[in-house]
Amino acid sequence: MKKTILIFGMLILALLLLFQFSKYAVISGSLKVELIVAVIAIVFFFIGVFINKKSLKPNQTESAEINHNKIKDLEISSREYEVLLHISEGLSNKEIGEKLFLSESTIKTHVSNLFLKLNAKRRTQAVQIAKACKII
Amino acid sequence: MKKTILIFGMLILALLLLFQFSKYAVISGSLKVELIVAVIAIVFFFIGVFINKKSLKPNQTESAEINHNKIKDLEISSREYEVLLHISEGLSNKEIGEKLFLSESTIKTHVSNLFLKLNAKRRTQAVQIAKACKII
DNA sequence: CACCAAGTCATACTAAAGTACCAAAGCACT
DNA sequence: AGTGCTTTGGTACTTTAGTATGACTTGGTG
Repeated sequence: MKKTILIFGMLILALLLLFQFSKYAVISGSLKVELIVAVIAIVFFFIGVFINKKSLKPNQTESAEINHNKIKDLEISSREYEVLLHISEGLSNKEIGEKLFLSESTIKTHVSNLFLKLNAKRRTQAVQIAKACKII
Repeated sequence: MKKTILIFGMLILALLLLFQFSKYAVISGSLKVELIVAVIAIVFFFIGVFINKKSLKPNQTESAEINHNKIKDLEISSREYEVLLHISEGLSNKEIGEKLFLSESTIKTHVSNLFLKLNAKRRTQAVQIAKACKII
């Protein structure tokens, strides 16, 4: 956030300088009007491209970015989250247990708790909800 | 594609007009230099935003496109595909049956055939494989 | 017409998944 | 030292899911 403010501040400063310079140049007649207009056009064009890229980046990565706050909101513990990830990989409770060196009953407990927190009735539904919440 | 060319043609035309107008206005002194510079800056800024948006759109939708050829390769029938979509939504066999006005046993048959074709053992795994294949 | 693939449905069974309830160890915090 | 939370694990039970097999219908194709 601080970086953004700094960059925008610098941008505005540069623009003011450009503005003043163009006015001075026109009045003094040291430069052609076309050239100044062209420079301003190009500069603002790239500013437009730049700002748009900045504002679109979150949209692009949003689908792939994990919403950590949502996980906390749902009160999902770290162990439960691990289990959730393995569920989304298509593993069975037994397989998850073997991967995490836990018994199947422990996994079942975690899964049941996950369903309560995600408001799901099936593991497929849990995966769907988790993806909709951008948790996985 | 034709649309894009048309739009860009119009844009260039509009810019030339703006350019000529600004030159004329400055020479005749009917408008202040600041105003013209500001207008040009704003116009080019929005052009930058617009072009950037256009060029970024394909990148955004690329990841969501469905590979129809893959479905045919796997010999997945249309009914089976319907069932697959509902599985990915987190529905149970009974719920899918109710949605498609079919009995639960029919859904089970489709699901079993899907698992053979997708080489899956569980519905969660089937969803994961289908997503990896860009089928859903 | 005969044949085939797709779709439908049923029964019977096994294997997972999921629920409910309990219990205990470990930890951080006060 | 007590409290609350997570993590772990168990038993017992119900519900889905998944497999295997067979049967019937239908629309298109050789």
